[in-house]
Amino acid sequence: MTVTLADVAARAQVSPATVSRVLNGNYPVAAATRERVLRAVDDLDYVLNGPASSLAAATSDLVGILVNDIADPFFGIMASAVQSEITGPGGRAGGERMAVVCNTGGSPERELTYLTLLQRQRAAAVVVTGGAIEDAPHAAAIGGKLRRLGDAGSRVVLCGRPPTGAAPDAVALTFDNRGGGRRLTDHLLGLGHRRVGYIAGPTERTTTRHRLEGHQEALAAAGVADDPLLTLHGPYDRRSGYDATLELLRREPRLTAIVAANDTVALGACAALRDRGLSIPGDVSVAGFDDLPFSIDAVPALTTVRLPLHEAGARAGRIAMGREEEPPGGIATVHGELMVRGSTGAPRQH
Amino acid sequence: MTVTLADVAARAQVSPATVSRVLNGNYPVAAATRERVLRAVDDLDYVLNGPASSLAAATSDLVGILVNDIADPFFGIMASAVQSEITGPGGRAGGERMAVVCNTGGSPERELTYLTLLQRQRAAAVVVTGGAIEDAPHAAAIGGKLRRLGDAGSRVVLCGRPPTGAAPDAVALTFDNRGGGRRLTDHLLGLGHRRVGYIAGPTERTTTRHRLEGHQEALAAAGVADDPLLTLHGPYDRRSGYDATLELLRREPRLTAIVAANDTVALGACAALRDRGLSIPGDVSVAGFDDLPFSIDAVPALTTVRLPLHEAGARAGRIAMGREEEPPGGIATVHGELMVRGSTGAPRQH
DNA sequence: CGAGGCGTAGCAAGCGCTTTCTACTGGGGA
DNA sequence: TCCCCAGTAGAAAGCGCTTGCTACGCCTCG
Repeated sequence: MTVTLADVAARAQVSPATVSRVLNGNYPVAAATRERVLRAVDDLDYVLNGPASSLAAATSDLVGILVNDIADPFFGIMASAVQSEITGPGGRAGGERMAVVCNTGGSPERELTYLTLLQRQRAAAVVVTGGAIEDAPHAAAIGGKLRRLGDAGSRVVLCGRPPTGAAPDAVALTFDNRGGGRRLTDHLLGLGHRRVGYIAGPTERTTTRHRLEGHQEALAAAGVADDPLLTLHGPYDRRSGYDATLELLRREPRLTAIVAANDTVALGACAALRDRGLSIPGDVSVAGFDDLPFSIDAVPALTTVRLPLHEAGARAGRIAMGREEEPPGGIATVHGELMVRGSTGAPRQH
Repeated sequence: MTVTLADVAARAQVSPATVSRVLNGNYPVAAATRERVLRAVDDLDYVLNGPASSLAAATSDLVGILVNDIADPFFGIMASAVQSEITGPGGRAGGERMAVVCNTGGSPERELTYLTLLQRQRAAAVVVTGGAIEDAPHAAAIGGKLRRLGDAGSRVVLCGRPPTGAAPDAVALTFDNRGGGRRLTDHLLGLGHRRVGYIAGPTERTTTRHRLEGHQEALAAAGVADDPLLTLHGPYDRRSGYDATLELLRREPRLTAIVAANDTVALGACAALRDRGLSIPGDVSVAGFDDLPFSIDAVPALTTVRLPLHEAGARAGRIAMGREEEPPGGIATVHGELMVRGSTGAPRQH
């Protein structure tokens, strides 16, 4: 049957306790004994029983990463960065921790389910990425869950999500979506655009609201009226950008610029414009958000706001592992950088 | 302190055994008793201890997914698909299984480490994606590990990787990389191209070799000499495509087409051509592989081979959960579909 | 020469759950 | 009326590991 610690102990002629200590390396063991034990481990092809070990030690080496959609590079990049920092010393046997990437699909129910699952596994840490749902009951439920996770000893880090009042000891690395949105629209207004369409993300999400608010702030500051007909909501996908662009064109033929909720949506917008025979930025300028890797390969290259996804994820990972100090107050704002490229230009003259 | 089964039992005035049975739902419990137990669970905010439960039951609800790079949509899409099928009935408490996505970075050492970690956790199943390393010792080590995982009760599914002799009971869903490569180059040759550059992936990987072999097969079938100077190797990234394209142009100014190892590499190639002032496909045709979502948004849209990543991942997930029959012989080949788009055309006339 | 330490190793008590086996009920058939 | 069985609940034995405490040398210092 399966080899247990006791088998190894027997073969090495030591007690199980000694084997455990050799494996965990947190207690002095004579070199000769250690050798003998390690050889026995090797001979028997022994693999530690994780659950048993977690139970006895009341800790686990699982780190949960919650993402909306792992197929979206926005989340993939963050998840990858978190994971790259998850490993390393300070841990238990092997020093390796496992990252559990959980796909919530943006649904608060699934988010809650996964948090419970992670709590069940006594996860060492949990990193929650992506914007939050702005629904009071859900927010409270998730906040409560996060607090309980924290109480149970898991370190909780929010990455790209505003802090939750309900989970005071969770560290939050928040993206400056509002500021980014503001700068993007400022840029377009500066070029002379006045009729700017906005393709927002799904309603009820903090990310969507903040980016949109930045846009509106810029309009207000420039004294440009915010025509509600020029703002459309939809999911964060290409299709939404495509459809919304056609709709915007229908509503406002004099449109000279489109700001999209993110780069993927922007690509959809570009496709729609091309299909309509409009040139970018000659007829209509387009801007995205996030600066995902493919944005630079769009033709023309996409003007967008670069979010340091990798850096933010890595930092979240380090904080989750206790390898980096928490920001003061447990909150840090991560700023985006405006990347002006070919997809935006001065509006055509009438 | 933390609430345990016993606490719930006490509050519901039943034995711990009964609580366990209510939670697992695999033993008759009178409705009234169940009610009482569930209320107690709710009142106390009880969360099952995963490690303890896994230890006692000798199973776990973890499913491992090994990927080379989670930030790459190629893997993100598959991981997402696997995960979408991982959930559901047939499982234990809650019926929810957790997908553990492990980033190996393509390194066999990390691959091995993660497999050990999964073995440690007594994973219910393991899905390994991406091509294999063609290094005998490593292949043997990984094969052996997979076999032992299988012996220990984990279901093992390879997705997009050729079967391993060392792990006979692992199911393999293999991509027809050779056939896809063949069709892609056939298409180019059919258009009249004769000087075709090939930007391959890293050496020593099955994916790289198979795609390249398909290309060479097509050349041979058409009686076109395979000039070794026109094949370059590099990583699966944009940079590699960019650099290799410049090098190809240097080596062979009469080049009229470039086949890239995958879409990302192809995008790099396009960027290099644009920077050189060459038009696509007027001066040089470009083709990719995989048909990742952004490929259609390239300008011109990329000719490529569509791999049904989502379908394959979903199928792998279902097989891993025992919800779909294994293919005969444990091996199935997944074919790609040639997507002819704007980036390829007839070569310019000299 | 004896006492106190230090360096190692073992004992044994759990960690919180699952599950087998046993026990108790009430109802129906002989 | 008695027995047996179906239905339900409990007792208790682990699952394989960690770790506090104890034990045993042997060395060094007084």
